[in-house]
Amino acid sequence: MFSSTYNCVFENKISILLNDLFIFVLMTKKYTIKDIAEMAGVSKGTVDRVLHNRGKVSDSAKEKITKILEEINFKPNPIAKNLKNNKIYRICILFPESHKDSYWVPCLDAITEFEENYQSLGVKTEQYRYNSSSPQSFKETALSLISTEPDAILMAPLFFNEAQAVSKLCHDKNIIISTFNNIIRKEGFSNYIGQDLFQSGRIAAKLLDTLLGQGHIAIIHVDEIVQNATHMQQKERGFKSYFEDKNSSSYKISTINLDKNLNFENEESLEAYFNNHEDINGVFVTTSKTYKIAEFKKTYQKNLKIVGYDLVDKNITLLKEGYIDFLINQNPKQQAFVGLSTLAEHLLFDKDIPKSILLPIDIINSENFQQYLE
Amino acid sequence: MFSSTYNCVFENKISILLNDLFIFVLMTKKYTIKDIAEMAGVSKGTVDRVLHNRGKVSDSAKEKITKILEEINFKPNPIAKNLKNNKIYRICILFPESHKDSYWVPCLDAITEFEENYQSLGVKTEQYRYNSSSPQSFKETALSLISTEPDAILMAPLFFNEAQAVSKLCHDKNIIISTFNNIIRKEGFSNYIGQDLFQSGRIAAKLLDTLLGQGHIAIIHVDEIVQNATHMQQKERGFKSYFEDKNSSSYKISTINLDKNLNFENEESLEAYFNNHEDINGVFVTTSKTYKIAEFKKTYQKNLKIVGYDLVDKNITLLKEGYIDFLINQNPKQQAFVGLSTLAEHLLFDKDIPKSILLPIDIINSENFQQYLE
DNA sequence: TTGTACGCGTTATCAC
DNA sequence: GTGATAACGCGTACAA
Repeated sequence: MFSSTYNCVFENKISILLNDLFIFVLMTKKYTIKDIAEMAGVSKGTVDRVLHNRGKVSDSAKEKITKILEEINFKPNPIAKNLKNNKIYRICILFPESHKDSYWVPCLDAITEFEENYQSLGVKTEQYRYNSSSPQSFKETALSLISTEPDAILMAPLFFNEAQAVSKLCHDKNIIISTFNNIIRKEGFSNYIGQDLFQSGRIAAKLLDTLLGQGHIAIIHVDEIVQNATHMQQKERGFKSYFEDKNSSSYKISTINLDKNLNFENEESLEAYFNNHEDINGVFVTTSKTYKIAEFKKTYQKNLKIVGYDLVDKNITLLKEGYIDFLINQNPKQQAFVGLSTLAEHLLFDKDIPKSILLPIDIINSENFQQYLE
Repeated sequence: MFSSTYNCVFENKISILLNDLFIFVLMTKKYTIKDIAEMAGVSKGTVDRVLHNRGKVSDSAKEKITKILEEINFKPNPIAKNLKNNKIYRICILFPESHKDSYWVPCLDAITEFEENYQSLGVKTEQYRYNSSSPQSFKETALSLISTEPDAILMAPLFFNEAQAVSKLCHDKNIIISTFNNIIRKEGFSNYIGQDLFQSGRIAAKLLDTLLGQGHIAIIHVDEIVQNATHMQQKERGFKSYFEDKNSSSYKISTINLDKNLNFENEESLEAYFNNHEDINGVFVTTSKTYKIAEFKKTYQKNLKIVGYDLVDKNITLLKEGYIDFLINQNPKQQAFVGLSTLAEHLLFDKDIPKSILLPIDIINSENFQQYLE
């Protein structure tokens, strides 16, 4: 009765020549390898072999199938691909305990959110926490973690040397490892998910420049031990680079290292220091301990502009009260979530893991913090 | 030989009592309804009936199954769920043409990125563009779009009344519709993906307050027609509310409406206006046309602080040059991407569509714009 | 070199 | 009220 021939197939539109009648149909069905097999006059198996370059296909068949694949820009349904995979993947996440530094609390939300999305796809997480002031604790926790042979590890490494060793060990043991929050090294065995810390320092510099116009700025590192210092150093270098680029003599910049009680190594008090340097009108605090300096400013009614880091409760309170001018949001939740998702999608869907994922660096004032807390 | 009994099942851990030996096993396999059926001693079909409340299940079976489901916190594999669904969903996205306003260009990137992720899952998009200065164009395009009966629509509605009508029509026709960038109304037929425009105005106010300390600020609306004004009005209200809350008399605030040539309705020039109001030291531009005011500032070497909107090329250039102090990023790309994804996940996985998704409002200076451009 | 049959987890349908 | 079974799209082991 009817004789029809496929005439042209592309982008889910299909033209059929039917008894001299040219019909243009908009396909509302997905193409499957079965469809392609039919079009090419071969079996599903052959299409699959072409799709995945498994060889053992005649040139003629390969050519015909390849042409059709290109015409319809076929991509196999990723959903069906891992249907068969009934394994549960274990992703272990290694990061500091929260009771010393609430900075890490949002990571727990990220883990919860991640589990809600990926649990039913067969990915589970396990938390390993370490003492943020003990390289030994980091190393031991990492080793016991590695001995459980997880499918992947996401770690926030505070200690450069130890992290290097852990990263190398995972590489040797063929365990996938990603780093977030603190970069280990540009050319390492691990990729990095987080912010550009150098640029982060430049942003702080620009903000203080905007706030002050000129003066004496103190870069303050609070309550961090030496090994932990890499990311603070990167921020400091970025900060200084801004003013070097500006090539102006309007600013004097000093660097201060304080313990958690805001004392200097030589036990000098901050109060004494500021009395000796009355020209200081701006402060850049390189960690989430910004509130400690802001409390100092509040107590002693200092005339200081303060730029610091992170949306921890105490910082937000002081930001609202006006004792902190700007915060830079390092967004640990986003970092952890993106890190976990990247690993999961690699395990599940074979998506590749980029060498580095640089997340935006948010500038926060008293009016826009709310949206970043979600 | 061995007699074993399930003793306890939870969270993929399973304890087995085997010849007086208590064994604790970590499951590495996913639970399936088949597993649950076996545990409960029923068939898969019965489990499914309980899972989806289809009734026709005996109380005893229901109780037993429910208990197991809760114990292991079972969630059906969403992947297998749509395996059967071989339909291609059509999401149409309706937004202004770009040649008048490059603000909309990033939406194209969002569409590309969306298609890369969702094409193979069976979702396609179609673009419908309208003339941003013609309500008629919006209405006609929307109607021809609706007549194609798509599965869902995502629209950026500039015109309040027309958008209301379109939204209502879709609701009557059972077409899912989402709104992004411009909110239509709090209690409408459509949900909203975008920023809190009132809060956005408050952020601009805080920034100018930080920059100036006191003075005379002009709120400038550039090149926008009356119908388009809703979002500018919301920003203006937010801006003023900040200073009302502050309850200080340090600022005077004026509102200016300009056409695209920066002339007033009465043809007065901006230059003349500023000469008559030499006390103006700050400007809040409510649209992405911020560069026009910044160019004016550059040309006439005015001493003005400028806060405006959006990372369009011209704005970024002037931001880097220092003629714009801060930009607020409305992030049209993110808005479009989140909008499309939300609709797709609803169509594919039955995820629900929240009444509103309020995205963060990014503060941009010359040092952090790069990361937001991706 | 190619085709076939089966399994994966879920759900709709049909038979009992 | 319940159980058995087919179907979905893909990958693969095995048979031809």
